[in-house]
Amino acid sequence: MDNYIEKLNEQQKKAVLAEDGPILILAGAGSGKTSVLTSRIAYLVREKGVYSSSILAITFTNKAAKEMKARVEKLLDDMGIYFPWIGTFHSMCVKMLRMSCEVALNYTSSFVIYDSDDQKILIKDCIKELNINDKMYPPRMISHHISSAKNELISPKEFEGKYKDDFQMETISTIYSLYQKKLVSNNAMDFDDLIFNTVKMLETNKEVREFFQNKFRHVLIDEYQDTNTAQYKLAEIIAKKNNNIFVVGDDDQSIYGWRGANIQNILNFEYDFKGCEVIKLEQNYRSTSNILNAANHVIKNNTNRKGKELWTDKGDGNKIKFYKAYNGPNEALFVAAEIKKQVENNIDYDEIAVLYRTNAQSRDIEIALANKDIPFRVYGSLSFYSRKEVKDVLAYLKLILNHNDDLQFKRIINEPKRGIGKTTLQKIEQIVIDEGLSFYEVAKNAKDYYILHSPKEKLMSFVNMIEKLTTFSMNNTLEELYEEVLNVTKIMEIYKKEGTIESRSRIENIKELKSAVVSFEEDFIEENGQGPKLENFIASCTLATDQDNTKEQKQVTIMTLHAAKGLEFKMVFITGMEEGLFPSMQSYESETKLEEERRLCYVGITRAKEMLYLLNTKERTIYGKTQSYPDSRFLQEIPEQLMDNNIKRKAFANNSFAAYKGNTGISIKRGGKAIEIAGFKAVKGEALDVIKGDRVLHKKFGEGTIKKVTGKGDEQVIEVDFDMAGFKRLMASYTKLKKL
DNA sequence: ACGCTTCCAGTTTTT
DNA sequence: CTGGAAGCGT
Repeated sequence: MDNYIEKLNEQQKKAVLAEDGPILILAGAGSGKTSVLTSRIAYLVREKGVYSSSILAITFTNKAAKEMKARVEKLLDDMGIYFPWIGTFHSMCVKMLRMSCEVALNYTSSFVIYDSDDQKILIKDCIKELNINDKMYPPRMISHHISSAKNELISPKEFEGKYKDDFQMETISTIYSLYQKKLVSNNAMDFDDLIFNTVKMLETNKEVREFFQNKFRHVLIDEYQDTNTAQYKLAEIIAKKNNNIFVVGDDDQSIYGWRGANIQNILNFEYDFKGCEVIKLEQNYRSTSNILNAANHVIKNNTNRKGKELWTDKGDGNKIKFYKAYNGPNEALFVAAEIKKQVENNIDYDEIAVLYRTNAQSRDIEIALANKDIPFRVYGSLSFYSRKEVKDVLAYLKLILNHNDDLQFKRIINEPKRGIGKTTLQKIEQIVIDEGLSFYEVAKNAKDYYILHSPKEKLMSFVNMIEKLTTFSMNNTLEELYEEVLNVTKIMEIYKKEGTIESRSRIENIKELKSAVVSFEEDFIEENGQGPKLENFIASCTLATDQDNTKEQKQVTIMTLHAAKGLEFKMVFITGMEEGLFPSMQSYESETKLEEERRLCYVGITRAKEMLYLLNTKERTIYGKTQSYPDSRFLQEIPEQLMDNNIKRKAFANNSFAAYKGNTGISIKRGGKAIEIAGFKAVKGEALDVIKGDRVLHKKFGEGTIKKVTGKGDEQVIEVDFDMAGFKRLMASYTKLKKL
């Protein structure tokens, strides 16, 4: 084991070696906070004799947790088999709840977790059941209120009391109560419940509380600026006894206020935890000084902050480049061209990121990069686990686990089609309400109900199938169960028969889910010495997100500014630097919101190590409307001397519509939508041995027929008639496609 | 019961 | 402009 402490700078060392008690580390972007956290854990275990298992370290993302685990594992290599609890707030809560919720709460330890889609469906059910007008109470608005309430630890009862004379809020309160009742009867928790219920469990049950307080002698929290009230309370309860709470955060990177994060948690830490030591980490190891100065100049316009100035001993580096494009597609074109240029200068695709404020902006970028054959990956648009086919298969697994999960029952009772429609479901629902049974129980006893006379055969055969699968699940591995579900439901065959690009991608996703099952099972056995239970797998799926897939492929990263937090790239593009877009229109309503937008800008700038591009447009089309927006105020906040004026002038000169028009070639359209084939691996080289009449599949253009082949070797040109994208001439040696 | 058409609302989203 | 959901017609 190498000496991890020697590698640290003075401030970092001070943090790692700090005495027991509350400690707040204000860690600027790129100041090595993960090193500090992991070294602190190693120090506690190695030098202070703290048991690994009495340490609780909490992160916000699975990705951060994974990285921390790996680094701690290395540092504690020779320290025996015990390991600290390291994970996200949510996964740590799941672990505690599974251990103790049966004694402290009205849940069994095999409770299921509802994701935001499930949540929305359940809320809709409640609205319908209560006969409430969903135009006046849209599910989106309701879920926001419920979520905020839970983040503030407000129960349905307290909610009711709080809004006694507000008619609208009273209605919401009724929905909240029913929603919560349904969750409990389904033995389900939503994301917010995981925290809320853990706090409730610890608050109400003395034994459980003392058990965890005694167990966790040290609590460490990463990204503390993003904690909400419930998470704060959770940390406080656990740390109360030993008072060893070590938090790391950056008030300047608090960008989740709209999601309930309470920036006051970090600003008030010193008052909340008496005798607290505060250590600032201000040396940045990531960016060159021009970039860092730009970030400093932007963020200093905020008033509600602790105050910190990052510095670096790296040189000035490149100046920041600004480009004003004619419109969105033109902006994207510039990005693509610049990427091409820099890749020739030996920058890898995976060292480049294109960032934007809203997901809607990704389309132009995707099209431009695809047209220049630049490999890229879009993060966050539609996550793997929220795809329909993935949710369907998971719903089978969830129903097998818990027959009374009405939500899953309704999802799959007619998926694939079994001729059980709305009417039948309504009849069942009536019985469910009258007799207080679950949908499954009613379906199982369909023959006892006269009104279910005609669909009873279909219902009972569905139940029979689930029963058989349930038995199967008890005697077989997860992988075998997964295969069995696919077998009896025939989902794969049905998609295969469809034969569309879309169904092809669904098949790929179902296969990908299978490899998730297999690798989960392998990892679990390795870690725990025994096979996982179904509920272990389900929970890990629900808590997983797209961000976790760290596929080490060389491709450009395209994502929102929010999603970029915690990451770094040599070369960063921030697009759409326009008033009304970034900062967004809705942030104008308050200084608080504007400051959060500014922090978002700060986060964006500090992602860049060597090259930063800021872009905007003369006119932008949003929702079919074209408008002109002024330069973002954040651009004005960066001093001229940090900017590359040369480029700036050239950019304006280049701005003519003619220049843009000559550069089009925007061609991947299916009603304007880029065609994406998940999991499809196109191969460079296959385009060299096609002949006229071959059917081919192209990653972006979809399926097509070869019309003509001319030239040989590197000169070979193929002409393809794509079903969706139309006619294309392509250089065979550059084209990635697959023969069908 | 299902598929097609029309109408409407539309930030960010670590879990 | 877009995706989703409600509504209508078979």
